[in-house]
Amino acid sequence: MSKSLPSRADNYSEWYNELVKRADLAENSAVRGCMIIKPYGYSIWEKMQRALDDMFKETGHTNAYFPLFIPKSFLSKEASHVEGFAKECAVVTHYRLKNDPNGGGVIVDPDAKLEEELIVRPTSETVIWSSYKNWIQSYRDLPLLINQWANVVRWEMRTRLFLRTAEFLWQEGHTAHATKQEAIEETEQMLEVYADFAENFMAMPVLKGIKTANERFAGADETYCIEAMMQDGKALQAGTSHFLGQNFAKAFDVKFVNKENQLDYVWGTSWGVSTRLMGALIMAHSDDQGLVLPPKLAPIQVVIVPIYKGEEQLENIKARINPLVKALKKRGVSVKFDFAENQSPGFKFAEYELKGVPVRLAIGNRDMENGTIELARRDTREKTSMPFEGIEDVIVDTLEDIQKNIYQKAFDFRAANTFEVNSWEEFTTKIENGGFLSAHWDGSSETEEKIKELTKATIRCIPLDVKEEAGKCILTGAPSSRRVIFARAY
RNA sequence: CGGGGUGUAGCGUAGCCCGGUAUCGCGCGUGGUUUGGCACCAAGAGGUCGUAGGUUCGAAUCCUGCCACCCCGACCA
Repeated sequence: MSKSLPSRADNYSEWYNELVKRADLAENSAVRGCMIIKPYGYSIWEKMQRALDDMFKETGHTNAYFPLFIPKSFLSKEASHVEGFAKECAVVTHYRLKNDPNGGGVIVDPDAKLEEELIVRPTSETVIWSSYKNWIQSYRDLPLLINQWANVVRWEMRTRLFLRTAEFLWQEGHTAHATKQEAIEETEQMLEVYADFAENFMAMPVLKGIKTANERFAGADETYCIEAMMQDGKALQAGTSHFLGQNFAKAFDVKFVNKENQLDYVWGTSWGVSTRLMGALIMAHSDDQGLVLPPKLAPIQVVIVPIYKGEEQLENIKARINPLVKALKKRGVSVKFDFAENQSPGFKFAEYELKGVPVRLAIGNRDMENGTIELARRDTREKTSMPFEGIEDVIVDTLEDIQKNIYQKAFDFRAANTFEVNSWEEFTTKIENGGFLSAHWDGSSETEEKIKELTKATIRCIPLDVKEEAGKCILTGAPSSRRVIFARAY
């Protein structure tokens, strides 16, 4: 194994793949398209889960769990839904194996064919709405605010660790409401939750917006999304929140009696974020030395590396460091004091940089004599020698500063790579370098398709805060009343 | 699913064209010396050369089928 990572400039996607493996986040498995999330990667995911779960609970949601398998007939009840997912479903057809009479190990028992095939869920709207039918009778049963943490399977042709895998982990919220207005408010609220999480925990600025009809979730009336910009200028959809209208209520016959004693269909929403956020996190901040993790999501926030000759020096260092470790833990800082003897300090420095540990402290004999300690921050890679006295406060402040700094860096990067373009020529030239292009569009799906064909750029969203502005479509010249955001996307 | 490519130790590879059971590096185990940016030395262990068949006295090497993976398209949270 060569010691350094491929650089982002040389080959961005190779850099990403290598980084995921070297930092021990995930690896490919024996099953095509499915990844193994390794302990270090999973512990980051757990931190994401915890923060998100708290936010869901705060907004009134509770967790539940629905089955992995969906009867085939369920999936076809909502026409556009099945159309959207049919091409990528794993199907269970049998329930038993038997020994091969020809001695070839085990084979599928042809006598154990299921009467109705089961689909491994690509998303759970259908099973969930079939339950909601039984749970909802009156407006008093509403709103129903449920989330589930689960795995789903979408049989993708080409997969990439975290960004697109055949099986992935996610949460999916599914809510039912008495009024359209309330359902829309829920959809928007959850988009805000996602944006809040992305910006304040992941330190990743996101653009909030609405998808065009082409990019809309199969079965939704409106899809809201948050879009982030990766360091190669490509867009990544980081989360979606769907207003489902009454589509699933009608498909599964979910009616309720309202206050006026009239029967009506309920209004639905669904929203989700997945392990793809791991990919976003990696690509948003990391550099050629390895991961750069925001302190709020870093499994290890501070690592302390002793530099010593002989047992005695190590003991002296331990005596000084142990109280600091204790004090930091007390303040909620996760800290690792790595005094393993079988690795050199230099090795540890490189290793913890690769793993994105935000703050590294090094202490050796020199520091012991001078009453100092060296503090290195991962985001800027600056090293400073500091007085040991009072280092605890400095560490806490530095963690906060790193969180802010990497957000700002990502924000500035996005700003520097977002352009208003007003001509087709400008559009086609600029798109080659990536970034977000804010341009006029005539509103038709055909034009959107055409632009995608010609440039590989898609409309990422119509920003929520878009301002009305008369203009001409970048491709057709037809009148347009506002700009939309184009980009090449993951 | 179309077009191109690759499968040799845990990982990365040489050897293949011109058949004679395998090279080097990393990693791993042991002993010693080290430790302020991925340490060094010594002697080690580890391989049905993707898989099934064929040609041959003899196959990692030549031929055929199959499988897997990678890259480029179509599809996508």
